[in-house]
Amino acid sequence: MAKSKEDVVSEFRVQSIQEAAIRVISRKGMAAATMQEIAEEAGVAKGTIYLYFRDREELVEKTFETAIGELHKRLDAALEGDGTFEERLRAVMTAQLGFFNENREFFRLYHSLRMPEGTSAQQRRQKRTCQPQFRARVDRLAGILKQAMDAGEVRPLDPKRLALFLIEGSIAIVLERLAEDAPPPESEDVELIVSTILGGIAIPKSKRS
Amino acid sequence: MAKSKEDVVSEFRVQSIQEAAIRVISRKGMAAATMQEIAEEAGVAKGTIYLYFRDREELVEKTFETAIGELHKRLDAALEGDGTFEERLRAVMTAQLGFFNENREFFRLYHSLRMPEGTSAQQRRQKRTCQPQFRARVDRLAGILKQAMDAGEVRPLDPKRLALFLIEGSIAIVLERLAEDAPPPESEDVELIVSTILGGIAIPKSKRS
DNA sequence: CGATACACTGACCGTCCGTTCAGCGCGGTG
DNA sequence: CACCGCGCTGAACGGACGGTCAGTGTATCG
Repeated sequence: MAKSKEDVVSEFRVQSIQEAAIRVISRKGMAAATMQEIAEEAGVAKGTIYLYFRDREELVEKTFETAIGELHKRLDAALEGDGTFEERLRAVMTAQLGFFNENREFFRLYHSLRMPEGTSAQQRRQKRTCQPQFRARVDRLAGILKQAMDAGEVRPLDPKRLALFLIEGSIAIVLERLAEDAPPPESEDVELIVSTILGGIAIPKSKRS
Repeated sequence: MAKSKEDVVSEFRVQSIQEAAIRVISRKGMAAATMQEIAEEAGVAKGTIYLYFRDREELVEKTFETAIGELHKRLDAALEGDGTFEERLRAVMTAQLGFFNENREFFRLYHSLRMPEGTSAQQRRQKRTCQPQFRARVDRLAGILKQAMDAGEVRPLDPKRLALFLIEGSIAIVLERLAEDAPPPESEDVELIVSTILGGIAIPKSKRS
């Protein structure tokens, strides 16, 4: 059966509310984003949100899942096919910087969810639904690193540690870019990260002038 | 004049309350830490806190300043004297991992303050008092990197970007250590970071088996 | 030992926010 | 045109939390 008219309206509302939630949470942070403001941003009454989401928790959860899915799609797309480790690393970093550059607001949502707030019950639930998303991302990169190590392209090191180091380090640079008035071109920062990780920053003693 | 008895009692109270605040904020996060719970943790009534701090904001601010000062002292101590860049880098990383390992609770406070929560007015104030502390840390490391670049020990790259990348990357590893039941010895993770940053992770084509 | 000072207490107040629900308007139907 | 169903509304409710202050206990002093 095709979508009924009700379904279309319903989907539209759900989407409007989620988009509003992303914008408000991005502006105010997870804790300070109120249902009232999300409703206003979506152009509906506060009560309407509760017709589509059981409570605030479900709204945040569903919204986050939708949004993070988008990011993961982008990163996976960047990794399609295969190439040298260097190529793949550069592709992932470019995709990540690009995504956050285009979705500045979403970046703050991403961060708000990183460190859970609220009562311990809320925290537990948030952890259950959001942590796996982060884990998946770390594991994905760790897998690629492992592959490169097996292929002899990369030194054998703890892949999970390295993945964490890379992801968080690059996120710090994204944050800095967002705070800058005129950030350097993306490619420049990608190059900084890729060359640092691959070749390190030290100048070998033999080559010093 | 020496400290009067009142001063001693007063200092003791201020300290108890700040220590309680650190513990509660570490457990619950910045937004969910209530004055009531901080008071209970400190073994005083809620009203008592307001005899020593104007309001919640001042309590958080002063507490953070005290706590972060401790960390900076440790990191500065690790940098005293001079040595090669590698030695100094290793010293800083060792000090940081050690500090957070001994002060696991403080680590979450540190993170809660990283991404401000609350109304925009609160955010602005928090930013004003806390951001400079982080900036100081980044700038400190950036200075050391710059020095090493001028000395020809390190490739010329944007020192600020590198400092951010290093600090956040290593913090990710600290976070992972805190979550692990039996983390590897600190020195192992320090070595991972130092060797990755200095020499990179790639195996040069000429050396591949 | 009674009076005074004062640190401390915790019930109380105002505010804010998530959640509810009685009612409103509007499109569809007979 | 009258009636009905239903998506939507927003005032009202309840609970939580920051902040207050009249009252209490205790140490100190004359």
